[in-house]
Amino acid sequence: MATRMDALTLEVVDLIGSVVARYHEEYERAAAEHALTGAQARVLGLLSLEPVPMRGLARALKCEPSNVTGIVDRLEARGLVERRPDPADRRVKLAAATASGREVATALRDSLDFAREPLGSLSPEERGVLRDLLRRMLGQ
Amino acid sequence: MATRMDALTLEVVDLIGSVVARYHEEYERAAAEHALTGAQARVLGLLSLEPVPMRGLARALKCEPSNVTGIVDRLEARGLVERRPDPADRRVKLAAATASGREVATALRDSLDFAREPLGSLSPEERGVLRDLLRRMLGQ
DNA sequence: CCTGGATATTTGAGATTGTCAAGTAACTCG
DNA sequence: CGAGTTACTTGACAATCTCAAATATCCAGG
Repeated sequence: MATRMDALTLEVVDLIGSVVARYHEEYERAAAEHALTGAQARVLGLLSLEPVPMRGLARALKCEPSNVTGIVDRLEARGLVERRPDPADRRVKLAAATASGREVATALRDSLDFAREPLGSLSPEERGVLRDLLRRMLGQ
Repeated sequence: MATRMDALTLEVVDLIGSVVARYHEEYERAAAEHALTGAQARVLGLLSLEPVPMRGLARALKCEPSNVTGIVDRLEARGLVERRPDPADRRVKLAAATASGREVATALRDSLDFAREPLGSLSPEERGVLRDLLRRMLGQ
């Protein structure tokens, strides 16, 4: 049973809710600028770092592997991603960004304003404090 | 063109990404516990405060009004929400939580651990600092 | 070696969320 | 009253998601 929360905690939770909403808006907007959906942008972002087996994508997205099939299908149809065999295990298919996919991923990162705009109003010291508080919140 | 971000800012952006991910997991989990989807839980939460015209729900969810029709349909089919006429404007339908809907909304709030768990590790003073930083970030 | 169980992926069915275009009803203002 | 706007719904369609079933491959014990 939840104990009633104090006004301060409620306000912080509310603010976090606003940050979450804003983050999502930004992310969807940036993805849409490149004709991607949010899910596609997330996958492309992951694959721009290194090839990942389908299973790994499902784990990263916290969804069923069968769902990843469709998302990668659509990215592959646009030439942003390709499936490669895994030399170590013939069951596995590695999803990998193509050169074109890496370009889009980079452009996407650049057009994601969330980092610049809201954090721009904080001084470096304040960002340090924020970092420490967020780390503690996340239990790191 | 994005200027390269410093390591601190990158880390903070990353942490915010983690907070967003965690918030969503929690929210979906809490909603699923009550056999609701995220969208349904959000609408029910809004309606537990006061009746809202369909148009208002669309604005709050930042989606097309036609989308709200379906979400409210499904909540109404389960007896959690009802549509009432607006006495001031016969075009408008006010979506309102039923008694049963308010109960579920309360239970849902109670099972949303996000507020308690991560913030529990911060002292009241730290929460105050966090609140101020988040407010500034959001430009409030 | 070879068989049984586990793992990786895909396919297909179905629900939900979202968009857009079109249609109906009701309001508003000149 | 009539024209234009607003509120809501409907229908068609795309994307995301889940679950169950099918296929292919791996692995470990006998």
